[in-house]
Amino acid sequence: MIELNTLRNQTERVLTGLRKRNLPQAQLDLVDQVLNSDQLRKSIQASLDHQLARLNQLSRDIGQLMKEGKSDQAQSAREEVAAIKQSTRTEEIRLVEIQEKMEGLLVQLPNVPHESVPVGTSAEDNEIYEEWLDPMPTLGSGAKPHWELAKDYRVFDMELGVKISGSGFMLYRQNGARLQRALINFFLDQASQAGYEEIWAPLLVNKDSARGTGQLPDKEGQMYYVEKDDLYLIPTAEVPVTNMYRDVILKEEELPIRLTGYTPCFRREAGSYGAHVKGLNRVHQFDKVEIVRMEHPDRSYEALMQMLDHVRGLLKKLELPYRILRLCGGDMGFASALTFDFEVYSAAQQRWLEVSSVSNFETFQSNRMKLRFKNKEGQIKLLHTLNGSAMALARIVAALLENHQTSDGIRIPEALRVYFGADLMKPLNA
RNA sequence: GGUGAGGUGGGUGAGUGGCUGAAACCAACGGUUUGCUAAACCGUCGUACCUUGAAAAGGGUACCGAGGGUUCGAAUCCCUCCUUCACCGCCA
Repeated sequence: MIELNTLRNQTERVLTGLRKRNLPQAQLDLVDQVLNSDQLRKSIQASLDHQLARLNQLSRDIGQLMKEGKSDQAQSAREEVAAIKQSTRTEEIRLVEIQEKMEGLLVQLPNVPHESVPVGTSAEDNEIYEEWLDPMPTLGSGAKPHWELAKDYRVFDMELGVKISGSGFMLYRQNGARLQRALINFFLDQASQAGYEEIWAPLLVNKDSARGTGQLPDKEGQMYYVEKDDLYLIPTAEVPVTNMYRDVILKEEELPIRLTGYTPCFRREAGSYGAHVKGLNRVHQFDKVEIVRMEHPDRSYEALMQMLDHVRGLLKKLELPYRILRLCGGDMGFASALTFDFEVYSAAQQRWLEVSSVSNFETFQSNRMKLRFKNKEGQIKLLHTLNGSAMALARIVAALLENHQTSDGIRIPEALRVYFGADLMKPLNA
């Protein structure tokens, strides 16, 4: 949620920023509507507070008068109280209404893009920030896409997933199951070494948490919901991990907070990206190691660069060619101020696969979550939250299979061998 | 799931209807003292919103797990929910 104060004091900057997202005018108009509601809210608040102050005074008077035995004066004070109460009741209702209305409007505004975000309407307009094609695999003419390799190497089975659960659920077996475990451990170890505290989090979260990271109310339909217990299955580890610090005021010296967690991720509407892609791209449940940071506002962009370094390092260790995109305004997520996407090049499919997304949310999440810190001067301020996938397993599996296929089997990159327990993944009929 | 006891400020913990936003102690911060350390002493020490003010600072309102209710007045009484702990039952 955009900070109300920013909206009040930097209205033009906000509007200029939001225009980069290509929003319809109706959505830009929300800014004015929020500001108007805010004015109204203030005036109601002021008048209500005056009335309540009078009520408090009268109550004290009544107590005093009763002690002094002046019951007739007390009685007239009681009558005044009754009259004021009539009006405070309606004012209180109005206040709640206007606050809810304002909140309802504010919640519809996406974050203001960082100044470096390019203007644009779709993925076409994303800026290529970096390309690293060094170990570009040279595949023979027999190169196969991962869904075919999966059969040859017993990696995953779509039909079994469908049988057990339904469309969009995967079952990994043998080589695939082991590869999943290897990747999770590899990613978590790498994150730990980079100073991220490892978290093993609940997979079901309550409404407050879903609201805190912005899944509610914007993306309610994307989450699985357990009605009986009023809980949501997490769409990403970001939700439980970031919410650890909901309603917390940190000391400045406690910053930065760096967290990492592996969780399965559940999505009812399986990724809009790659809807036209076969295999591991459209699933309701996938696995991901996430990194999350809470940073001093002055240092959050520095932190974002460090996160980019981290993900870059993972891809290099996995020996995968990649590129980094700076997302344009039109392609960026609702809550983000700046997002970099990592894509791995799949030589077999001859296409780029998105494997990670790293974002700075600035105060957008912390404002909603009331995640703050107290600086050395004693002022309380919202801090910046960032997160990134490091990384999403399914797409990495696809890329590993396709890029490292050889006539003998799938070559396991050096860094992964201790985890996988072999140098080569051998085909079933070898 | 059953029974019992709780949920108060960073922590411990007082407070059973009226001047209590909340005692006391600890921690923390600022200062005095000190050759240094320790100790002692003084002071500050919740959050949000409204408002006066250039600011420093001041005034007001709300909040003692959450939400409702009783009352002129509630941390304190009543109801519902959540939650923690202990014991029992069940169980990976």
